[in-house]
Amino acid sequence: MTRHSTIRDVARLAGVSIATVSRTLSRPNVVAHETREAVMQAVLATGYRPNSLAVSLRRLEARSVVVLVSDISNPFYSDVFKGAEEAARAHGYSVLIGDLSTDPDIGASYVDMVRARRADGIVMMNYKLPSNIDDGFTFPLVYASSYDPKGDRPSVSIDYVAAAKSATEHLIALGHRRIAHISGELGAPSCRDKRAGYQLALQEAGLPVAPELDYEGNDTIDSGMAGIEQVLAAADRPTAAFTANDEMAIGAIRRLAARGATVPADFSVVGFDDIRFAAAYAPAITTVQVPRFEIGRQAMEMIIAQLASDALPNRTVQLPTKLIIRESTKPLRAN
Amino acid sequence: MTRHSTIRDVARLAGVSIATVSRTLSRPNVVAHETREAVMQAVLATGYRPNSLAVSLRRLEARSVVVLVSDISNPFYSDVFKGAEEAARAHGYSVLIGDLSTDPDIGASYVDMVRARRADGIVMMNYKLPSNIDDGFTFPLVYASSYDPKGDRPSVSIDYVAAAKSATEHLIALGHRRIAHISGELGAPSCRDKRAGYQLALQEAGLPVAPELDYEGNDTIDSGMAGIEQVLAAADRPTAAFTANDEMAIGAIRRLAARGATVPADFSVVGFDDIRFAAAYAPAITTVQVPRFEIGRQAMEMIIAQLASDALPNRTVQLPTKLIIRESTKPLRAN
DNA sequence: CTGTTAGCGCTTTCAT
DNA sequence: ATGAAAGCGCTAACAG
Repeated sequence: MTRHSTIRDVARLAGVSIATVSRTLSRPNVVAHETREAVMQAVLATGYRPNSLAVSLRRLEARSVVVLVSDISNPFYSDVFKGAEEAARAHGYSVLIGDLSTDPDIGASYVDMVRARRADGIVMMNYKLPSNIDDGFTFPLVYASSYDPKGDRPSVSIDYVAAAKSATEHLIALGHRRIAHISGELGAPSCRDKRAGYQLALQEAGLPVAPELDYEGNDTIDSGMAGIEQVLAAADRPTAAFTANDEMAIGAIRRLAARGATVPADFSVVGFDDIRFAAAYAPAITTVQVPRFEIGRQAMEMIIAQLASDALPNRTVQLPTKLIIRESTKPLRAN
Repeated sequence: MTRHSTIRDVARLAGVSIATVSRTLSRPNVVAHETREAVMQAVLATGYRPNSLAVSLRRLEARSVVVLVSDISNPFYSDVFKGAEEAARAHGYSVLIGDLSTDPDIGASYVDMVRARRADGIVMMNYKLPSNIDDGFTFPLVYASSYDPKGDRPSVSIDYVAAAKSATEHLIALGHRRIAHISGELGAPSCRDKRAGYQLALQEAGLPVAPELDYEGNDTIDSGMAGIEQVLAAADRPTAAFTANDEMAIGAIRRLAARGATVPADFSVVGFDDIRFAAAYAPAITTVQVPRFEIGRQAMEMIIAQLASDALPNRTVQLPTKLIIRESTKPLRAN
C-alpha cells in the first residue's frame, strides 16, 4: 500500500535533524519559532505520522490495554465495555478485546499479549483469571463488575449482596413467601453474593431458605427456562422468583407462559442488570439497575492511573444500584 | 512491574548469540539439536517472550486489525464481531475494536491508528466510512455486513433485497394487504436494500407502495415504537409490518400491546436478524436469520488474506439467510 | 550451523 | 536551540 514517510523524510525536507522533528512534535515550545514552522510544513507536506510501534518500543509501553469479557453479546458486558473503551480513548490508549464465550481459556493468549508487551495491563470482566496468570509474572489488572474474592486486586463493581437483598425484599413486601432463586454460575463471586443477599432477605423476614427453590443457571435465557422448570417441581410451589440477571428472567417468564402461567398475575419475577430488553419485554421486567457504563469507565481509569504512576491502587469501589419496579411483579393475591 | 527478559538475556544464559536465539524460536529446524535444547532451556528459565512491538517494528507489520462497529451493544453486531475476533486469533492477529455508538467520528481516530502503523487494516461494520479516510491514504479495508454502494471495496454480507422480499412475501401470503415497513437509517445501503425488497414484494403482488406506511427508524427499540405509532396513523391502517431489525420489531410489538392490540391476533410483525431475544420474546418473533458469526469470520479472513498476499481481493460475498416463522405472524383473519 | 552486523523508526541524553 | 549518537528488542542478510 501507500509508502509511509518517516521522521527522516520530514527532517530532510525541513532541513533539520530528526531530533528536531521529534522535539517539534512532542514539545513544540522548545524549538525556535522559525524551525517549528518549517518542520510543521514538512509534516503536512509528507503526511507524516510517527510510527506508533517505534514510539512504543522506544518508550517501553504499549499504550493499550486488554479487556477480557466473558461474552460480548451479553448486553450487560457490552455496556461495561463501552465505558472502558471511552475512558481508554480519552487517555490515548487503545483496547484489545478478548471474548471468552467460545473458549474460556482464550484469556491465556491475552495474558501472553501483555507478556509480549503488546498491552500494558488487563481489565477483567470475568471472574475467572486466565490459567497462565500465575507463573511468577505480575502486571496491572483491575476487575470490572466482577471482583477478586481474596480482595487482592483492585476492582470496580457494586454491592451485590445488598442489591440482591433489596430485590428479594421487594418480593417479600409484596406478600410472597415461597420465593425461588435462579442464580448465575456460582463460581463467580458476584453470583454467590446475589445468592447470599437473597438468603439474607429471607432469613431476616423469618422465611425458610429452601434448597429446592434454588437453582444454579448460567446467565442465559435457556438456563432461566430450565431453572423455572426445576423450582416449579417443588412440592410446595414458589409464587415468585428472583433471577440473577435479566436474560434468565426472560427465559423464566417465557417458560412460565408456555406452561400457562401469566406473569405477574400468577407469578412474579425480578431480574437483575436492567439491560435494555428488560423494559421492552412483555411484561416489562422489574429489575436492579446497575451503572454498567460507569463501571467500565472507572475500571479503565483505574488501570491507566496505575500504569502512569506505577503505584498500585489497591482500591475496591462499589457503585450504587437501584431497584426498578415495572410490570413483572405484583402483590400475591389472597387465594 | 516485573522486569522482562530480552533476547540478550536468553543468549547469554544459553551461551549463544542473539541471532541463534531468534532462529531457534522462529525456525527450530535450522539450528543444531544440542543448541536448540540449550536455548529452549534458557527460554524457560528466563520466562522469555519476544517483545512483539520490536518484532512488529522490524517486520513492519502490526499484526492487528481494527474492527469498527456502529454499536457493540447491538446483539447483531456483537455476534459479527465474535466471528471476526475468532478468525483474527486463529491467524495470530489481535483486534482493536472501535465502537462508534457514542460518536460516529471516532472512526477517524482508528484510521489514524492504521496510519500510525498500529494496525494493518480495518474491518468495517458500519456503512459510513470515517471522515478522514480519503486524504490520499489507502489501506486494506473490508466491509462486514455492510458494503460499499460503489462496489469498490471487498465485503461480506447477505442479499438484503432478497431477504427482505421474502419476509414481506410471507406477510402477503398470509393475506395481508396493507403492510407497513419500519426501516433503519436509510443512509445505510443495507437499509435501502431491505426497503427495496419490501417494495419489490409489494409490487410483484400488485399491491400499492404507500409512503404513509413507510417509516425511517434507526434500529432501536424506541424507533420501533415511534414507527408503529406513525404508520398506525394512516387513514387506511396496516395489518402487518416488516421491520428492518428485531429490536424495532420488539418496540413495535410492545407499543402495539400498549395500544391494546395483540400480536399476532390483531397485527403481524416480522423482524430481521434473529438475535437471541427474538425467539424468547412474547410472542416469539418471526424473523430473518442471518449468519452473523460467519459474516464476521469471513470478513476477517478476507482482510488477513489480503494483508498476507498484498493482493486486493475485490470480492463481494453474500451468505445465505433464512426466514424463521414463529409466533408474531398469522393469517389475516377474515373480518 | 552460528555469529556479526545493520537496521526497523523513534526518543533522549549529551554536547555544542 | 540544535545535532550526533546511542539505543529500545528484534530479524535477516551476510560471512564464515
